[in-house]
Amino acid sequence: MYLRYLENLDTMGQQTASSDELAQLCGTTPAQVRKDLSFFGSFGKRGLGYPVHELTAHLREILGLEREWKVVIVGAGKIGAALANYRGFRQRGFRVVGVYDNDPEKIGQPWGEVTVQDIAELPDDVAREETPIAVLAIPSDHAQPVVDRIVAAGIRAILNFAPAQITVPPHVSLKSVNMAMELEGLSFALTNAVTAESVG
Amino acid sequence: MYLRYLENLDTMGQQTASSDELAQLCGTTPAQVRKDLSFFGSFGKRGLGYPVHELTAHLREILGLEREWKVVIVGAGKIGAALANYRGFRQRGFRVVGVYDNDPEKIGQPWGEVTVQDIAELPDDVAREETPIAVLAIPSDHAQPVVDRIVAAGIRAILNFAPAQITVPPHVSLKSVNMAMELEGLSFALTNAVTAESVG
DNA sequence: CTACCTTTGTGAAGAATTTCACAAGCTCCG
DNA sequence: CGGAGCTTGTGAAATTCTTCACAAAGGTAG
Repeated sequence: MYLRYLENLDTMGQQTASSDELAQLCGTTPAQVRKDLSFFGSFGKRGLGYPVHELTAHLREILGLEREWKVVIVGAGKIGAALANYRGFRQRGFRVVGVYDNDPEKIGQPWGEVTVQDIAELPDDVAREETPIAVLAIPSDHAQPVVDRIVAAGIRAILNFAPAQITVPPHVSLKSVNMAMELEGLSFALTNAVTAESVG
Repeated sequence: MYLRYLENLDTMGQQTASSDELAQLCGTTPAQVRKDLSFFGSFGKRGLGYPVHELTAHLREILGLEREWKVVIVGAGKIGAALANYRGFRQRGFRVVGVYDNDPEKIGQPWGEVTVQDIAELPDDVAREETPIAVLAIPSDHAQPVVDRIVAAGIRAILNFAPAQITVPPHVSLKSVNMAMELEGLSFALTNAVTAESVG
C-alpha cells in the first residue's frame, strides 16, 4: 500500500514524504507508518521525511518487484479472460506467458498475445520456463485436483479465484480471492449499519 | 469462512461439528473457533459440538444473508463482464439488477439477463429500486468521480476492483480487491522463500 | 441415579500489535 | 555557528488478539 502511494507521489514529482503524509494517504497513523517501515530498515531523514523515489525503490526490492515474474492463467473462462487482458498485471511486472484449459473448444483460440493451450501441456511449459506463479480461474469443483497437478509441475505460488478451499504444501504460497465472500462482508456491514442506526 | 464450511457439512448431512473439527477445516485452532462464535452468542451444546444446520442459519442471519441483495455493476469492460456472469453472486443471494457504462457502443447491448445502460440512468434506477451495493469495474482514473456520483445516488456499499484508492463517506462501506497487489504479496512470499532457502 | 466421557464457554495468562512520547538528528535562517 | 522547528526511530506503555485451562453442562452406559 505504501508503495502504491509513494509511486503516485513520485510521478507527481514530490521529493519527500513525512510519515504524517503517508499516514493520511493510507488511512493509518504516523507511528504505524514509521514502525512498519523501520521493520525493513531506516529509510527516512529526520526533519525531512522519507525520500520518495529512494523509498519506492527500496520497497520494490523488498517486495521482489525488480524482476519480471512469469504467470500462467489456469482456466479460460470469463474470469480467466478478464485476468488475461488485465493491464494491471503487465504494468506491475507480471507477464502472462500462458493460458490453459481442458475444454477442446477453447484450446487453440488466440487470446491476446498467447493461445489457449491444453492443460496437459502445463507441466512441461512450467518446468521449461520456470514459471513460478499460477492464477487459478476454474470452477471450484475441479480446483483441488488441478492445484495438485500444477504444484507437482513446479508452481510455487497460486492466486486462487475459485470459491473453494484448497490446500497446498508448505513451500507453496497461496492467496485466495473470493468475490462472493467480499460481498458477504459488505452485507454484514450493511446489516450492522442498519441495526446501529435503529439503535442510535 | 465458518459459514462456507458449515454449509458443506450441512449438505453432506452432518448433524453436529465440534470446534476441533471446524478448526481443522478452517486452518485455525479450536479455541479461536469458540471465541469467534461466542462473540455472537452461545450456539453449541457441551459434549456434542455445534448443531451444523442451526449454526448455519444463525451465521447467515448475522451476516445479513437471509435476504436478497440487489447489486449493480458499474463498468462494462472485461472485468464487468466476468462479474456479471459470475454464478457465485446469484448463488449466494446477490442479484445483479443492472450494468452501467458510459461507452455508447456498449450501451444497449444485452448482457445475460440485463442490458448495459447509460451510467446517467444509474441514479434514478438506484433510487427507485433501493439498490444498496455497487461493484466497481472501471479504469482507475475515472474511479473517484464515478464513486462520488453513485454514492450521491444512494449506493451504500461498494466492492471496488479498480486499482485506485478511493474515498467514501463514513456511512458507505467499501471493500477493495486489487489483483495486482495480491500478486505482489505472492512476489514478496516467493522472494522471501528464496532468501530463506539460501539462508537455511 | 451415578460415574465417566466429551465439548462448550470463558476468565486469565500470554503474545502480538499499536500507540505514545521523546531523545536524536537534520535543515534552515539569521 | 547556534538556536528554532520539524521529523524520524524506538523503547515503553497501552491495547488488542490469541491461547490456555478449567468449571459447567450435556450425553451415555450400566
